[in-house]
Amino acid sequence: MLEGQYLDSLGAVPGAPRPTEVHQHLRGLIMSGAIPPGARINIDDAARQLSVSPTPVREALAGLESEGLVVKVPLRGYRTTELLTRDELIELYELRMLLEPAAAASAARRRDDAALQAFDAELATLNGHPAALPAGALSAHDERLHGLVFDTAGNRLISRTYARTHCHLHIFRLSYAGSYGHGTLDEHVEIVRAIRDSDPERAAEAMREHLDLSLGRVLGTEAAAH
Amino acid sequence: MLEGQYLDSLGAVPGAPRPTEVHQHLRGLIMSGAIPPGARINIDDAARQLSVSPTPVREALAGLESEGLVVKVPLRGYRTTELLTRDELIELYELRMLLEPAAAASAARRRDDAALQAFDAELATLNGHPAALPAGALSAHDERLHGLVFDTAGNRLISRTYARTHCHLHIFRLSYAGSYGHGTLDEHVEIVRAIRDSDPERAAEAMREHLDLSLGRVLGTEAAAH
DNA sequence: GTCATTCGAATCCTATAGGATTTCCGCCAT
DNA sequence: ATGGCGGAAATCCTATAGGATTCGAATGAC
Repeated sequence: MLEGQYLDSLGAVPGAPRPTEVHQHLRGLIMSGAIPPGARINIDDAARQLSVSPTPVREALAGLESEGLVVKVPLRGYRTTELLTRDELIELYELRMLLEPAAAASAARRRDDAALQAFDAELATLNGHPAALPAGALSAHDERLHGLVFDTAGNRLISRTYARTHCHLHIFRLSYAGSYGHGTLDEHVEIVRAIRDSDPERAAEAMREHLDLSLGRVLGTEAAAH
Repeated sequence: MLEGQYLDSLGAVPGAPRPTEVHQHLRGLIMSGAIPPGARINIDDAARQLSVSPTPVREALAGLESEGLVVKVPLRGYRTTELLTRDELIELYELRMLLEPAAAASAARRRDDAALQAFDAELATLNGHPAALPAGALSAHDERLHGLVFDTAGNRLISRTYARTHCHLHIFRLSYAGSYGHGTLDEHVEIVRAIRDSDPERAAEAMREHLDLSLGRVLGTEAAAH
């Protein structure tokens, strides 16, 4: 339905590639929770609010559908993807458990000065604020840190593969705020420490433990909400 | 440029969901090699040959772009994705090595009568033909069998994740025919045998060995073509 | 002979209009 | 009062037309 508060900050350059912008814009709206899961998306309304014609919007939605962020019912319009069920959440963590420990180990093998500096910088962003962070800060930090692990691991195909599915977890966590406990940061520190020490086995183990605890936290909040 | 031999077998039912059909049609053309890697796709020509207007074609291409089958240069049109480089091929097999042994182990744990029957039926399709198979038969068999392993493993998220990247390997093998040796079938039999025996560890090991040998075969043909 | 420049054709991109389908609401019968 | 039915509004879907941009070839200069 598009609340109507999102500026139409495009349209200045007529020749600019608008479909890409519309795509990114809609993606941001979904990822930020502005368009809640399961909500219908009216093509004409969206086009009006973005000051474009329905055609680019339709094109962007087709792309988002292949990314799994929206679903299309042939003659009934588009809807955002429903929230992950408990089973789907467990499946997602099974996938993470396959990819991320291996990525952490690879990162420990391949890490260089630039990578370590990036890790330190990322950890420093939350170091001074032990608690009472703005909403979503921990979520964003978590996403960035895991992204750094994949980047350092050096397999771009795996990185993209993971990023494609990670967005669903992101949306899930937005809906059930508080899926992060105090342990999250400590576990991150432990992973980074193992990577800095070039200890692949310890990095993989730290990542496994982090994922295990993370799944417990997420399932806990889901059960509480239920 | 679309050779022009692909019939417009759609258009009978006006209300039918055509974008989906166009999407599947184009995907088939790319996956079958009818549109070679790196070729340009003219929207108007494609629309004419499919007897639809450019709009649904554009919509389908936007979806294919998110799947990684085509790339879009903003004001220069669409092109099919280039063939995998040697490094990308190795990255793909790294991903397979993470997902498929685990899937084989899971399949060995969860296999039931229906799954075993499906495996037998798949192996039987090539049993009578030891050699001199029609081109692409081995490739199709390989794809189906690995898909069966994932289906039996029971994690649909991982299945889709893999299917999304597998298509690139498929295209690669079409370009370098002969990436399958005599060993392929024997290795498949070994994997299925371990799954039938409910031996997860052996299934994973058989899959690892199969992937290792498969990578060697693929890299060999690539080196020979070079 | 080679390079830069200009002109033309082809192509992409967006907007608008019309047809087809679904959905929702009021109405009637039971 | 409840369930079935008919019509109108809303929405999706496709086609067509026009503007903007890019690519290729021909022309001219050095």
